[in-house]
Amino acid sequence: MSLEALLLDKLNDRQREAVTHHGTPLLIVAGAGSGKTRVITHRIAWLHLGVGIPIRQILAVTFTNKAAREMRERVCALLGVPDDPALAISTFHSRCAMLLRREAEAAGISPSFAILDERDQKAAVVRAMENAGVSDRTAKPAQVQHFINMAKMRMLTPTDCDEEFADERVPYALLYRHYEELLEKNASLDFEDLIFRAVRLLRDNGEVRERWQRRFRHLLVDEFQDTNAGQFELVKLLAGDDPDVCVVGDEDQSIYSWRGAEVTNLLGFRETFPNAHLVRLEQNYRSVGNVLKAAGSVIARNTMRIGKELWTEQPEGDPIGALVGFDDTEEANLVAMRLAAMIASDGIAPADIAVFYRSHALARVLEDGLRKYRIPYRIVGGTRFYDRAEIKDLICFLRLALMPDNDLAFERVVNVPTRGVGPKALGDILSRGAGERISAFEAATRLAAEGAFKGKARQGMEDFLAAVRRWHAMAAHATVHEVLKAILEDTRYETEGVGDAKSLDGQSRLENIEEFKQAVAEFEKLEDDNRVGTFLETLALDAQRPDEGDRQTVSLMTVHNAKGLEFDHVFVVGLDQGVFPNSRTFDEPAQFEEERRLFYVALTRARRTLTLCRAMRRRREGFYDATVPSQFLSELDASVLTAEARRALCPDDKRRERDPRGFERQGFRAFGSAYGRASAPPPSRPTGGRGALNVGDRVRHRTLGEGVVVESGGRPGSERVRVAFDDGIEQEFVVKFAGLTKMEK
DNA sequence: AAATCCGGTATTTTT
DNA sequence: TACCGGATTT
Repeated sequence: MSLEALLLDKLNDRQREAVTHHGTPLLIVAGAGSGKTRVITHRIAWLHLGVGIPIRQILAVTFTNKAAREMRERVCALLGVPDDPALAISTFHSRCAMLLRREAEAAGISPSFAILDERDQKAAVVRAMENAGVSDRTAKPAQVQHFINMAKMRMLTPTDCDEEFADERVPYALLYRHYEELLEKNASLDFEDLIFRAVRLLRDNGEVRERWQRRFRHLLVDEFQDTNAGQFELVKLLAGDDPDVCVVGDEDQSIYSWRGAEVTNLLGFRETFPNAHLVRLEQNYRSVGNVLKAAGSVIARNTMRIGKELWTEQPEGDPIGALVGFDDTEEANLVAMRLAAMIASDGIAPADIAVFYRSHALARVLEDGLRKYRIPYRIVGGTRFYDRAEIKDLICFLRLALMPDNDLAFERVVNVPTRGVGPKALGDILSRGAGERISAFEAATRLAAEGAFKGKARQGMEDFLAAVRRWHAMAAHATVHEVLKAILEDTRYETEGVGDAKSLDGQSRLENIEEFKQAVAEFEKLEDDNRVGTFLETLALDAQRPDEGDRQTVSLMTVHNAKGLEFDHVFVVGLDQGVFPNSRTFDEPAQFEEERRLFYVALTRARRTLTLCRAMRRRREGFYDATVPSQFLSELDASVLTAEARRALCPDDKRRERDPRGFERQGFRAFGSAYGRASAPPPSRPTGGRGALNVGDRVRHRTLGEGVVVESGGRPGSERVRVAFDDGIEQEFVVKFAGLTKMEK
């Protein structure tokens, strides 16, 4: 078989163009289900086999590790090799970690750095705030963390922030600076650092830059609409002056702007690379006609698009169905009943069905319903395995074994399991460390030698310090499981660290530890470098929950988690105004459009059937609220719905037919805040027990003092107010929980 | 040091 | 309501 036949057969003209174009930068705008993955993998294979480019010169970047693994497998299959270590397919973060590891000296960082995940980072932020003497009443750690991450994505150093954010009520620049200091002291990098450091290195060091530009002559970035400013900068730096860059993206599937992704990277790509060639992939191979029509009719309302029209040669398929429950419990039951019927009567495999929701909170009722009808299901995403306390403990022990001077790890586990080191002893250690500018481990060693620890802490500390020294010696040569075994034995973690082993919690903790051992074994089977450092890096960069395999289950997940997947039969639940679209997006048109894209992503996952679900009243924050159908439902082209669905989802359908504009106007008023405050109805007044609170009212809070109501709103039953306190702090409350006292003016 | 209470909060989340 | 984290009690 010829190469052409192998790589280009069964591709349409656009796809062929995207695979074979080369010589100038290439922008592929790929609609949902347009065979994007196929194009990318074939392009890599083509560059290598067809154009004759050495495989090690091609760098492909994906959004997740899972996507990278899959792409790697497919490319290997096309190339006809079991696996090629020279294949550079990975995420931005892994690639940067690799680059920095190799160039640590030039980048001015420790060659063995720890990578902090989100939770480690939060702990570091809390510490930084303490060090800076900023109370968490001035700013929430999460808020500061977000600021720092956004600053790094935008490639701003603390010094850059000094001026730009000088007027903020929260001293962000100062906190950022303290945070950076802390990380440096602990030889740690956070996720954003990996990108930012690599950018700075390549930007500031010509020799290194040229070396990497030569190394990767051909760049390929998938999910380009989800890249942030720093990542794009990295692409530009690696591309150099004679770029062979290919980016693939879909502006209609940009759903991560809230964490820094900039669609403008995609929309403005041809301004950065003026001679870039654009290929649009608009033929959809995934969905039946009705699904595609439904999705298209909704997304057409967005303004921020390159614009494309997906089409398909597939049959129309079934019209879009609907399920409307009296309340959320009934909604879940209806879904479960329908699933039971599909599985039992229609012979549909559970694995071909997925249920999507806007937020995890909606999963619980659904689970109850599915259990009641004995539908096998699994939740994709959710709380991550490596976030579990006991797992984090073990990771910190390992980190300490690798780098005893890492204070963040030391603090976490110095008293785990409890060995008498309370707040007092820890305080002594930390202040000694700060005073003599040494690590906590070193400070504790000195204090122990001086006999500073009393009572239970004395023996406890001595044992602990000796153990850390022993693990550290081991970590240099021993494998991960050997070190872990020593840790578990020395600390008696499994007997003393998990609490009551007979309790439900203790049970699950022990199970988690077993699973962690399993993960270690898995790692050692795959990698040829079994040392602790490599293991920890892999963990930080690829925190995928150990795969549950392809069990025969219905998949439940948030829409965000569903991106990139496809199922024969898709249910979307919780389609109520305020839930999906989420009410927090109403004030910002840009955010609201992202919400619509999210809905678009949900719809375009379906291959064959789509069922949209809602409830007439829903428990939220503990109380039942009457709901209004999601605005997105009324945006659907009504011709794709079953008659029943039309009646059920759009109670105002008659009016709509008579006077579409009248309906729009009504929608405008009811959900109008999406289009700006002016048209929004006045927020309902709180009707709490002690009289309503209005803007301008003076109130007293038990702990926060006195202030003025500056905003009021929320739904009946859970009215909210925003209060500006006299000391400058602003805080939002749910009125009935807050215990605010109204004061006479 | 563990058990309990209380207040505050309430999207989406990969790397 | 339900969860978490911090404070307070035992």
